[in-house]
Amino acid sequence: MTAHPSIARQAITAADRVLLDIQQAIVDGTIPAGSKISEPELARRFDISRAPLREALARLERCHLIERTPNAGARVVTLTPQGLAALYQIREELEGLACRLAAEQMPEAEIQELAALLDQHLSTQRVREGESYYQEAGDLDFHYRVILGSKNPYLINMLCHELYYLVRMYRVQLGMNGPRVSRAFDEHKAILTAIANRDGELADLLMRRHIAASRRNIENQLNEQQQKKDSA
Amino acid sequence: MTAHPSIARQAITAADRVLLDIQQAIVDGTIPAGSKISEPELARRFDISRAPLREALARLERCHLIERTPNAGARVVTLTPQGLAALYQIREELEGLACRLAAEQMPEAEIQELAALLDQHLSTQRVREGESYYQEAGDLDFHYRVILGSKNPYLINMLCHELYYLVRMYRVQLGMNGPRVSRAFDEHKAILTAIANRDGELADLLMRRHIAASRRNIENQLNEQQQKKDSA
DNA sequence: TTTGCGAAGGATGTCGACACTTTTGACGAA
DNA sequence: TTCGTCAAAAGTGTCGACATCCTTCGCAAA
Repeated sequence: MTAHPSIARQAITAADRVLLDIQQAIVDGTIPAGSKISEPELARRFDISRAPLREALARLERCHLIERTPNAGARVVTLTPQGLAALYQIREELEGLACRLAAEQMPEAEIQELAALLDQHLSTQRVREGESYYQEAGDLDFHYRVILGSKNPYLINMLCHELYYLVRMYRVQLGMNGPRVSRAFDEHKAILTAIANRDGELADLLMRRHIAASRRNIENQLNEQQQKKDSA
Repeated sequence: MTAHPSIARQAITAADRVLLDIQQAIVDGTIPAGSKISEPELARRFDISRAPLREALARLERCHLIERTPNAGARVVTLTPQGLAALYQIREELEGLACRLAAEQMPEAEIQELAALLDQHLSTQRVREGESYYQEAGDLDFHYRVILGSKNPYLINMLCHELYYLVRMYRVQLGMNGPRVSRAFDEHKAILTAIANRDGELADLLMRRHIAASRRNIENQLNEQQQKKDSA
């Protein structure tokens, strides 16, 4: 018997545990982008059988963190400008939609929680000026809550599970930082205002611009990195 | 060595074979919506072990055709008005985007093939007036090609693999038919014209309207079905 | 030296069996 | 009769092993 029937009981299985570890290892580059994945090796490393490991790999493929080809095994994805562009094209569209739906359907209580979250971000930002904390967790947390506010299960699944980690991977491995921190905060605040005013159209527009700005920021860093590689 | 390096060799595995069978069985209702799935039973039925079956189930979950809860098994999804609305919200947005991208990036050759496809649909439609063939395969085939024209791998994966079968399930089990057939064809033709003119904005708009019209059509049938059930 | 073939090694796909969990059903008490 | 408890059955998660496939390395021929 669960306390809340609406909350599905979550029995943590071995595959789940390992999944989180591998996910993080890929996102932060401990397992390098583009490297081949050996099932026996990973199974030994995490001290589990190949069965739950393959379950975890199936979910990693779902997050676009690895790519599998039949009888040939799995590779970690490689980060490319084209991939980033394609990813953010989707994000702009879907998060714009999520933002519009959130403006229309988000309960007042959740909106107030979102406002409180931004206040908390502001103080954190002041304390740890220039650090990447805000970009890493804070920004994504804001987006996360807006997405949940859309109340569309498919949308939530796509953005929070299937694309979320790949976005994180780009941001972490390309070292998001710089002057966009404070600007992003202002953009968040404007989006929140639009949601609070139940102005779905404006919230949609602002979110798209916010993501487009983020994309340009990462693209610049990726191009720099590429040029550095080419000249070397 | 493959003939064309761009085409990944596709070794058909046991899981793949079974996947297609179960997929179709769920889509056409042979395995009823909402029914529980027993791994041992399905394994016996298809004469395979549980390992490849679980692989297939993992992919079915990816297509949103089944829902799994840890230690409790899998169930076929249930078709609801809310689910349909949520699904088509996503479709409008993503296929609109795909259509815009197709207008911008689709090679001339592919556009001509698309025109030929519509001509073929027209003749088929005349021959089998009123039948549901067009809606089942033809309409989806048109959408399929437009999506491929977007050249965005994530978009293609989401629409052609993760949402495609669920859309089909709604359409098949709710028996798409009626006077929308010829209207849908006209809409397809208008979309194609916009794409051929490289007018991404218009193509986007037309595709959204086209999908919205399709959604309303199915919603009506689903509501009728629901009322019939309630009165019984 | 370079190219092509073939065998050895490793990896993936599949299988059957076991451990633990969930569900079902019977039994007994209120 | 109805409800709660408990045991049996079914099902899922995991394991180790085998079959098949891909990769790689060595060897021989051009």
